[in-house]
Amino acid sequence: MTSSPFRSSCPINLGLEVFGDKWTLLIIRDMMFAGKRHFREFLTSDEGISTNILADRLAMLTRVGIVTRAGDPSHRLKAIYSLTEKGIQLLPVIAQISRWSRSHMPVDPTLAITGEARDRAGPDAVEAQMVALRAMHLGTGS
Amino acid sequence: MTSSPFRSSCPINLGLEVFGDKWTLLIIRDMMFAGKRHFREFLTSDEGISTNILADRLAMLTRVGIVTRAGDPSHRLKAIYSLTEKGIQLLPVIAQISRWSRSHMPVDPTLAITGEARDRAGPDAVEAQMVALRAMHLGTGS
DNA sequence: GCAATCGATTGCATTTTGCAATCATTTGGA
DNA sequence: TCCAAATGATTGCAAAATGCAATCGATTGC
Repeated sequence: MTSSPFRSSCPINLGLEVFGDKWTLLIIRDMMFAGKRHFREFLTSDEGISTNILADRLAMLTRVGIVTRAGDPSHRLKAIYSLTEKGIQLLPVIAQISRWSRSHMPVDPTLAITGEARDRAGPDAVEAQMVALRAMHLGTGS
Repeated sequence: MTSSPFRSSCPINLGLEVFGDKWTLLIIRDMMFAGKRHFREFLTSDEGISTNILADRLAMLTRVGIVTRAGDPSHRLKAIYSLTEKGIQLLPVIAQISRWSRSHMPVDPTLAITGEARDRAGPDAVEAQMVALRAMHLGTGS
């Protein structure tokens, strides 16, 4: 009766149970680097996510508190997805994946520019970008 | 005829195409933190990977150059799996996932100790552990 | 010999994914 | 007012991946 929904409570495993698939982090990436906030926008990325997978992942991300969903004040049909602090703190994970791939995989040089600049700017660059994401996705603050 | 085997050449995506699943990084984790090198050892982890998935992932990791396979000199049947430099450099990714989970998921405190100690020790701790992994997995060096 | 152990494969039911078509609702313009 | 376009999804269905147990041939240790 008291069985956990997780395979184990290891930190690595718990992360993988949330974003250990081929699509979830790409959605977060698009919110962070491409400023995407609407359902249709995520469909335009190069990898070509399909609508059912996207809907499923957005619902999951909302359920686990990485993303929030709100109605667009100007278009009643439109939904606006925002990152929570929990989601913004995935940036260091994504930055580290980027670093590994740029060292070991055949990345497109154009798509590597953002990550290279972040690395050149030093360790504070990730923090700075998280500050910017908070301004965009969390309340305006005073 | 010249189509890429990848969905895109984005750094984030290329990383996910290699380790974007629920099992691959757990195998790497076990090699890094539990010192596991033999097929049977990986089967004893809490998450309970099955033999066909394990065989599939070990073959894939070998194929992409994250792991090498060698025969055990003392037991002809035994295979010894080692991390390559490409594999060792996944430690920063794993450390970052651990950090996120320890902040945002219900991790087992006992299993969090290693990561907490690494964080307390400062940024050099990851580098130091990579040095140790090189000593264990790459040639002895002179 | 012979049981135990090695890495790995097979068979099969279940689940997840990929892909296209479609949905009901709302918006914007004529 | 009407109607096409756009919104966030859902559905149907084939294909692929996964989970699980049984099993494989080869080798080791006794």
